[in-house]
Amino acid sequence: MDSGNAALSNSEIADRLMTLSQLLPANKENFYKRKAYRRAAIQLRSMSESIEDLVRDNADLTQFPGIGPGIRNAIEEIVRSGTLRKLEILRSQSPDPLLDISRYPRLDPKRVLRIFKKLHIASISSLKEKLESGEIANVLGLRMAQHVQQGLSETHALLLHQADRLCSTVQDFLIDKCKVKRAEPVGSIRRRTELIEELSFLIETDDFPSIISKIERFGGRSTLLHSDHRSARFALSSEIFLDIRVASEEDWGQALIESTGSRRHVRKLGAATGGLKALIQSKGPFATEADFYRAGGLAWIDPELREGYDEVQRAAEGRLPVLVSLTDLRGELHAHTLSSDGTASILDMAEGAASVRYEYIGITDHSQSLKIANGVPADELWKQIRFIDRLNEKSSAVRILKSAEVDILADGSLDYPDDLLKELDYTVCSIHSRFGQNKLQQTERLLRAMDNRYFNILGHATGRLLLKRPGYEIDIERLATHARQAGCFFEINCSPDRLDLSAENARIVSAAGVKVAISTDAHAIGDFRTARYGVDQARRAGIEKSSVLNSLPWNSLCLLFKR
DNA sequence: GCCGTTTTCGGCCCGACTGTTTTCAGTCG
Repeated sequence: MDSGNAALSNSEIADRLMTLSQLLPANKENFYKRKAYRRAAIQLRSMSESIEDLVRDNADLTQFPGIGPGIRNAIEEIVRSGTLRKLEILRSQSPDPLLDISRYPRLDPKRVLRIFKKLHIASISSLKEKLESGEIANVLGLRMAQHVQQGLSETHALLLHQADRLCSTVQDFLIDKCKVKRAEPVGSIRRRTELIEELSFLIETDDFPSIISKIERFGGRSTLLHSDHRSARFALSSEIFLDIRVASEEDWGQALIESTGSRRHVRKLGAATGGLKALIQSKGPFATEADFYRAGGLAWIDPELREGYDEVQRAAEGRLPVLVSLTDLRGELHAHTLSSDGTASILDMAEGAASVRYEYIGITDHSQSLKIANGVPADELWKQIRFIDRLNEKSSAVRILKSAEVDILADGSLDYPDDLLKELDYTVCSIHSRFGQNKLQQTERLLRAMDNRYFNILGHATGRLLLKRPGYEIDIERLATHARQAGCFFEINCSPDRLDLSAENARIVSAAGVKVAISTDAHAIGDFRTARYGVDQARRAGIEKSSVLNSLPWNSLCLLFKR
């Protein structure tokens, strides 16, 4: 244990690497160098071990991904001297505006400098003013304004799949290093929300003060923000919060209930049971959640539903949905191959699907207009159709479905002629261009597309990329109604940075009586793993197996695709 | 600067389209 000087947290070391990456000249040969520093910084933030301790113990830092000899030396220099000569030199050479920008690692210096020039400003504080006044959006466009907004935002949310990784790291730390008897994730990560701003754990321990001091060493140093005898809140190097709450074996169940649901949910639970405290006093304590629900006269509520909509009332009336689960999926309806921008052949993808016990896989390579993704020209798709027919004749373990991810063009027409679309088993139709159209334009574009009788599933309906880019606006109610009438379906795209439909939109679509496909949009065999994230969102939307297209065997599913 | 079941050097998408343009940088998967 170090004494005297405060230890450098992983976060502080990562900050220096990140700043270095921001200040490196933006020419082409340095592009990958900048990326390397950035990647290494992200790696450091995700670690539970103290980098400083590792350096002092002469551990080999190059064992960690993204850290090679160059960055190892830089880290060692930072730990030993508290600074980095290379960084100091860059700092002394950089103009003030760039130094100012480099405090915000999410901002792209090049773009921000352009804004500075254009609006005749030279500091982040002016940038904030111009953002709030709407001037950036007006003069440089919405996209640029969005970039600045994201870059300046103080929230440091993680995507659910990143949070999952951090969550297991923390859980291992609590169990292996802190020796707690039990540690269970609660809060938003247990509800499977798409973005996570704080990790919450319920733990069982006899010595909470010593656990707190151990967690303060997590990731080099974690700042204790608050604590009392039963709970504590930390700021982690990963830039999100960690909430810890202590419970005992006897009251574990009620503590799970109280710390898993959203505030609104817990309030509604109280109202439905005549007050949580009163219920606990009269019939508690509750060691399991099941005990609690039984005593409260409620059916078990799945964590994904504990948001405070109508789930408590439905639990009281015994009308909760039986949510779809990962094992209900019988096939994949959205997968790319080497024919467009995937990384595996059709056959490899089919084998991958077989290895996760799928009955079918739809091959949905990009259509001809999407040049960047190597979209398949019409004549090539004709060949691919015949090729897949021959593969299926050889009776593989998995039925390969002939399909395409067909671009919805600016005017709502589809990117292949009808005589070709007709030959496909079904289509996934998506927007990949002209994101700038307004809500009415996008909605009518999609409505027109749905009017094509070969339109089956709307892929990633809003085009959002979480933490990167908001989707274009659509009138989801109108589209859901139209889909219902026209016999079209929606996709829940499982890609962890899309999760599009959102749970909110999936709820609306489902309420309109429209089925959804839970699709991974796989570009590699390993991507089938992400199916769980789509299932999570479907469950948050209250979707049952019967509303999921790919829970059906192909001989039933194919009937739904005939219009 | 990192990385390797084609590589210890030469890669790390790419390329047509759009508009934040007024001639080049950002964007889409």
